[in-house]
Amino acid sequence: MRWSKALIPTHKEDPSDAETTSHKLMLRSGYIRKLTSGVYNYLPLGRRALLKVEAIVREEMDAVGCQEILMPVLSPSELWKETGRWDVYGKELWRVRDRNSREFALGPTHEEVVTDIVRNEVRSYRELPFTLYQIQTKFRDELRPRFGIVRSREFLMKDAYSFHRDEESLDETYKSICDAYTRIFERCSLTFRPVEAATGAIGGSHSHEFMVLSDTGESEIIVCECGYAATDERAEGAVDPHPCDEAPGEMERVDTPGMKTIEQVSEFLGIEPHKLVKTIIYEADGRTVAALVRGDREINEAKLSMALKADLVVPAPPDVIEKLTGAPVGFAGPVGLDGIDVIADHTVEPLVNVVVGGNAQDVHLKNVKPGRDFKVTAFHDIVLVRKGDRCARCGAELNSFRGIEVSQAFKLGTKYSSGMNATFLDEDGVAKPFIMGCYGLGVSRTVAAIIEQHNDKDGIVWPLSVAPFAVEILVVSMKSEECTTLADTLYTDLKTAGVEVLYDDRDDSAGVKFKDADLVGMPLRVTIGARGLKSGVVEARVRKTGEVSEIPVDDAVQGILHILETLR
RNA sequence: CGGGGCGUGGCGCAGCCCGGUUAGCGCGCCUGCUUUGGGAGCAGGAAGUCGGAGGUUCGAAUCCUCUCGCCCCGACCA
Repeated sequence: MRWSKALIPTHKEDPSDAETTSHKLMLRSGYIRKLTSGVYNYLPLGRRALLKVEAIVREEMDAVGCQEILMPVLSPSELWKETGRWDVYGKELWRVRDRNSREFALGPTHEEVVTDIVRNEVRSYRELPFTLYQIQTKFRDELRPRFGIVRSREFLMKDAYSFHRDEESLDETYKSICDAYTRIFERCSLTFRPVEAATGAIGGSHSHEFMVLSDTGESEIIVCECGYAATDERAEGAVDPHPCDEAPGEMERVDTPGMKTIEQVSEFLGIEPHKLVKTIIYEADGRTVAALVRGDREINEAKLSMALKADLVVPAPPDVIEKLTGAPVGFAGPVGLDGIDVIADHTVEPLVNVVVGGNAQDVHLKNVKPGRDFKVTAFHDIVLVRKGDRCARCGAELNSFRGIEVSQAFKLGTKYSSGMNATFLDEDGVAKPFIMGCYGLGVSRTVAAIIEQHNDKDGIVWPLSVAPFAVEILVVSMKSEECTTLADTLYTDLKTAGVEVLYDDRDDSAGVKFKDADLVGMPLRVTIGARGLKSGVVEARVRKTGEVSEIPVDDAVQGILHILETLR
């Protein structure tokens, strides 16, 4: 591609509305442009990077025997109502109507659609197992799109769905696809880590996420030196108890005007946060419950929903809280909270003389003792594990990292097949629901993750495997006919040799071109200038290392191919 | 949805508080000449309904009301 004819609008300055490195760089280097919040145009370089990642994903999926299909973006609401997700998925599901007011969803994921295909077409266990996948634009009306294409409302995703006769078969495919994911991310030169994950809204029994390690990641992962790694939602760990051997005192009412948060109450009363108990009111599948955790800790809603055996657990809206506690949000407590279940974390059990909300405005209670002053329906592990807690497996201290979630795999079991009456006839003549797995991989997000990990102060530093072009030819001055003739020839010869080349043939000053070359980040830059030609060489510079080699003009193609080989 | 911030040529910003002629600056863009090894120089030039609507005023980018859009924090979330 000749730069002079290409749409590669680079900018000298950072855009004002970008925060993260990858977002800034993709905008500055002319890879993407925002159309509206969370919706992006991919310009030529961005499109090429996306296609590179897509090709790797396709190769590895095909290599483990998956079959590519293409399902529609548009799917009728009836299908979503069959599984209940029309209601459960919430506002994130992008809904549209046709001219007859019939409702549709813009697909955020395709369990329903693929299950519909399979229930219509597959009858016998003899046809199992198999995996279908697609690479397609997905829509999610995110509450808060951010970080450019890391979290956008329209994005490119590879989603795969496997169908099985039994769990063993699912386990096998699950593993082979996780292995394929490992190869995909290795080929993208990413530093990543598969971690155990909570199952969330998609459902199912077992899940892993692949996390690209990055400080700008939105996810927190908990890791242990023993090899254990999980998302913070999923992580199990032992929280160090704060021993409490004081003699229990009399429960006492204290005024705490305007003190709503743990920090405020703690500071106001001069009592450490771990001697407070936090009471959060939730709605679990419509049922109101109170969840209790030690004041210095957070509640893990995923664990809470498992403890409650509920599908959907959300913090109760303020009006529900006010009606229940008789106080504004911030003063809820378990004492006298009759009629609803009170679930407490194990860390609450041994405490004495704690402070809790008083269920009245500007009132807390102190010297409260669980079990004596209020009843706990059940103790569960509902605390959010964090750095410094003890590994549940080996007891070592846990560490934490930030990560960008680039893929997630689920063992769905029969959640969708039973809900949609998708069955096959097994060997014993009995109709059974398909056992399913699903495997998502964010293609556009992966592109952003690669840039997040591969950049320097001058711009993007593409790994060769996903670079839009392998080589950029840079002609120092377009006024020198000797240089442009050589560059034209080299451009043609490299293309003939199968090398993807970006040829900066713009009549701009050398400085501009060097800066732009660094910014757009192709792995190898070949500079053609009068200086080198004097001694009959062109200069090849590796973007990543800055390493420069002089290649004789006569041997340029071979020399470049050789260097590219070392970059593989 | 709650909190905060921002909308002024293509990009980045100033001006607004304290209303007053032709709305500035840097970059970019166009023309010409000179340049070309790390964001060139000189000369000339084009380009802005100051996000939109309404209001106050002799007069609004500036003050008021409403509205739309964008960003950040939170809540929420494959």
